[in-house]
Amino acid sequence: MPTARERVRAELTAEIAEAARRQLAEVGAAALSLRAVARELGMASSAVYRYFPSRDDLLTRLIIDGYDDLGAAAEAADDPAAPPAQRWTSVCAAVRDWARAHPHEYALLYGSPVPGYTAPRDTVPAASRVGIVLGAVLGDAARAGLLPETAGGREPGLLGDAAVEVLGGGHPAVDDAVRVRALVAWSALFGTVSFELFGHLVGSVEDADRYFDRAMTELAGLVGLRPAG
Amino acid sequence: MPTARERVRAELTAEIAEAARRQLAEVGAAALSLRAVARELGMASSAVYRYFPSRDDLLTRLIIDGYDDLGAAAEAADDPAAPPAQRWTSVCAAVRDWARAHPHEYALLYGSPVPGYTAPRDTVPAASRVGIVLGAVLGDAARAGLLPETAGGREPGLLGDAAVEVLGGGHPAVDDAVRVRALVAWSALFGTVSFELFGHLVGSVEDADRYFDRAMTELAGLVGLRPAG
DNA sequence: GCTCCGTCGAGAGCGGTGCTCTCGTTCGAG
DNA sequence: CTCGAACGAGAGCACCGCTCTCGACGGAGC
Repeated sequence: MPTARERVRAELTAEIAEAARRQLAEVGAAALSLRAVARELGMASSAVYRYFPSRDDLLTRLIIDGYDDLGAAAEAADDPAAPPAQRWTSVCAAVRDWARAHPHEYALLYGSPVPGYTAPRDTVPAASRVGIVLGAVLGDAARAGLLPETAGGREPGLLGDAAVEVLGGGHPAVDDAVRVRALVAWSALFGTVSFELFGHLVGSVEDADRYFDRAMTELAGLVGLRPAG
Repeated sequence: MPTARERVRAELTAEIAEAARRQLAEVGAAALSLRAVARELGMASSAVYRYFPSRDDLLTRLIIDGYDDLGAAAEAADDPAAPPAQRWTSVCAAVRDWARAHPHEYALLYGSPVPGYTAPRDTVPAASRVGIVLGAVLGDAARAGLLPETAGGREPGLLGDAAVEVLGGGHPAVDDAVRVRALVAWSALFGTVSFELFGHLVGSVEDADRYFDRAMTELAGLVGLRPAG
């Protein structure tokens, strides 16, 4: 059981992280100032270092929280009872909505790695949640026999174990060719969201909502999820 | 004709930009210090402000140079005599090679936008070069009759004029459905490169070279460019 | 109940940053 | 030849991440 001291410490740690998250949402990761966070909380800047050893550790906390928030949004948008193609587009739309609602947090997660570019292992589980949701859609479609027949199997040395486990989990209807297309679609989802958010689609796309819906439908088709009917 | 003073000014401006580019390649955009650039050139930091009004203007110069360098690499990799599908994968591979050779510059171009920075119009022409190369591949394929027949035409309000002009230039074999797929493939190219460079594929992909080649072939198929044969 | 000792907050300080201002100097156009 | 514009250098401002020290508090052990 946590002592009273540990409890108030955890509380203050969360309070600092929350203030930092507000700062992040306002000015972005590059301009996030540990001193400003301390000012907002009415404490000396040196006191913050009792709770986060460095600014990067504070950012790491925000990264994990961001991945978790995005992952929760993706999971909440997935209705396992819906047709797979619709599940796919719904989850993708949820990712886009979250990114548009939290642009600076999205940039922190999927933009340029910040300083020394060493992603701690702690972030991996949280970062995997969106991929797991999309992988479950693919796996459920395979189990329901809704995926085109293939007979490719594994291609040694091409993909990692994590991809195999998440994407279909070894169902025979999901071979490495399908997994490659799923990874491409997954990358394309975030590539599309990043391009929209970072302004690379300005001039090329007018109706961003309609374009995104069309794009995600194309990607669903790429991985073999045809619209119901 | 440029006076001697203008010439030495342009020379020094280029020298500053070059030193900044070296700094960028070493420590990344976030850690690029105007003072360090001045030190490397043996001048006072305040003197640099005679040539670049602010650090962001210096970064803008590096962004334009980066887009131009990447665009030149993409153009050099395109052999108009080759089959369209092969041209597509060659250009994509050139983009990936450039990104791996210049990771920090790539992150500056396609990662998170810098804090207070809104892309000046100056960057647009340079930034368009890769898209123009890929669009030319698509247009040439259409003119050669190598694209599947479609009859969709325009979908009002969906895409911008820039996309129409670059992608096929109004050839009847390229309708908005094809253009959407081309934009998706374009976004997926940079999504894939970003994921690889930023570490999001760690654990999922083992042989990055082979995976990228497979991924780009899938994308070529998505836009209708089938391998020769 | 009292005494330690670990934890805590605060402040000063270090070296760094972007940027501004002022000061002499230098150069070139008129 | 003159005079104003451009230039380089330096000092200085406000801010940053981070470290160190110092006094105060509070819970655990005697």
